[in-house]
Amino acid sequence: MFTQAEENYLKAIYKITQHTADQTVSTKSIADELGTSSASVTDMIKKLTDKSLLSYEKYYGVSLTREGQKLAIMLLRKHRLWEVFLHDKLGFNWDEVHDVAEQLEHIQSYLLIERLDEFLGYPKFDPHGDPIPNENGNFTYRNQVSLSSVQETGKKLTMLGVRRHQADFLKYLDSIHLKPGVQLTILSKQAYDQSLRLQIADRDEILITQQVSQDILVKP
Amino acid sequence: MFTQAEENYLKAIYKITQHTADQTVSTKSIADELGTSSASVTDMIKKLTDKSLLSYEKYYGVSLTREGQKLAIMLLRKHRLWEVFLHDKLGFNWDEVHDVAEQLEHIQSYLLIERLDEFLGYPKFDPHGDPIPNENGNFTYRNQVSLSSVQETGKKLTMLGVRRHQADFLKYLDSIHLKPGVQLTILSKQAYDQSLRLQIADRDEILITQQVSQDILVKP
DNA sequence: TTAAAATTTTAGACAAAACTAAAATATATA
DNA sequence: TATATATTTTAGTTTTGTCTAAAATTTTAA
Repeated sequence: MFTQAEENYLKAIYKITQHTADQTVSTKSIADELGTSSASVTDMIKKLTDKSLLSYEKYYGVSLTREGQKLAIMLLRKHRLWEVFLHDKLGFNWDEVHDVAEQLEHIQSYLLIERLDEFLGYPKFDPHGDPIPNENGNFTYRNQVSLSSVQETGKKLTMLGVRRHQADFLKYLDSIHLKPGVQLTILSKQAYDQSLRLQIADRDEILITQQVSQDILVKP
Repeated sequence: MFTQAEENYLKAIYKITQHTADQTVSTKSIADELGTSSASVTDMIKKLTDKSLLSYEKYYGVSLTREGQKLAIMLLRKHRLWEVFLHDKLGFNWDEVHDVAEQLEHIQSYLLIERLDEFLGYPKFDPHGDPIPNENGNFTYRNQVSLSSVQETGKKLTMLGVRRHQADFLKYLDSIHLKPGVQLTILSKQAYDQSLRLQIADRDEILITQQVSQDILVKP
C-alpha cells in the first residue's frame, strides 16, 4: 500500500485544507506542518502525484485527489478510533492518546479497524470531541460553539470538545476538571478582558482567560 | 529506539536459537528465516553488533547479547499480547491474528503494553497456546506433550497448543473443531501409520494422521 | 589432504526519504 | 514597473535497508 511517510503527508495536507478556505495547499505550509524542508516536500509531492493521490502544478500548489482525500479520511478514522480505545479501554489520559495513536493509525488491516469500531460501540467522537468518520468517510455533524462566544450567564452548558490539542493545554484543562461531557456554568464575564468565572460540575469556581475559553467547545 | 527491520532481525535470531541446541546462529539461517540475502544479513549483523545487541565473529556466527535477548523477548511479549487482544476482544480467528500482530508488535510505548496486559487480565498463553513472557521476560512453564506421544486410549485429554503456526494448518484444525482448551479422546491408534481416531468434544469421531498429531500439544 | 561445494563477506549499486545550497519563479513593495 | 523578498524547485549528498556479483573463507568429500 503506502508508506508511513506518504500517509503522513496526506494527513498533513488534509489537515491544512480543514482550516483554510482554499483546497490548494502550498509547499511551505506542508513543510511547516511536518517540520521538514520545502525541498523534501517537493520530492514527496512528486511521488504522491505519480500515485494519483495529489494533483499538482509546479509553483502553484497541490490538492488532494478524491482518492487522496479518501485515504486521508480513513487515516483520521483509524487515528480517532485508536484514541477512543486507548482512552476508554486502556485508561489513557486524553493528553496521552495522540502520540500512540499516531503510530497505530499506520497499521494495515481493514478487518482490524472495522472490528475495533464494533468493539468500541461505533463511537461518533474521540476523547477530544472530534468526530470519527464512519466506514464510508462520513462525519457526524453536531452544533458546537466556542465557550468564549456564549453570552448568557447562569446557564448549564455541556463541554463537547477542544480546538487545540497540545498536551500542555489538555493537561491544564484536566487540572481544572474540564473535559468533554462535563457540565459547566458561566457565573460571570469580565468586560475588559473577556475572562470567565466558571463553575465546573459541582466544584469550586474557577477563572479562565479568553485565550482558553476560545479553544473550548460547548453545546450551544 | 530501534527500527522495525532491526527488531525483525532480533526476533528471527531468537526464534532460530529456540529450535536449535546451539546459541550461535549462522548468517544463512537468518537469511532463510527472513527471506532475504546473506549479504543483507551480514550488513545488518554489523549494525546490531555496533549497537551491542549481538556478539559476532566473522565467518563463525552471531548470538544475542543479554540486551538483545531481552529485546527479542519483549517483542515476543508484545506480539502475543496483541494476538490475545485480536482473538479474545475483536473476535479474530487464530489463523488471522499473526499478520496483524506482526505489525502491532513494533508500536513503541511501554505504557501501552502494560495497560494492554492488564486489560486482557494478564494472560499467560496466546491463542496458539504459546507462553507470553511477563514484564520481566519470564515465561510460564507448563507440562505439555505431543498428541502423537500419548499411548493410552480412552483418556480425556485437553488440547494446549500447536507446534506449527502456518495458517493452513490452523484452518484445518479449526475445521475439525480442534483448538486450545478443547477436550479430546484418543479412540484408537493405527499401529502401521500411527494415525489416530479421535473424539473431539462431543462430536463425531475423526481420523488424523501422525503428521498432524505430532504438531498438537496436550496436557499429559 | 586436496579439490569441490557451500557459506560468508566485500564491493558496488539502488530506492526511499531526508538534508543543504543554489537556481528558478512568484509575490510584495518602493 | 523595477527590485527586493519569499517561495519553490533542482541538484547533489546522506542514511537505511536492500540487492547482485565477486572474492574470501570454511566445510565436505573424494
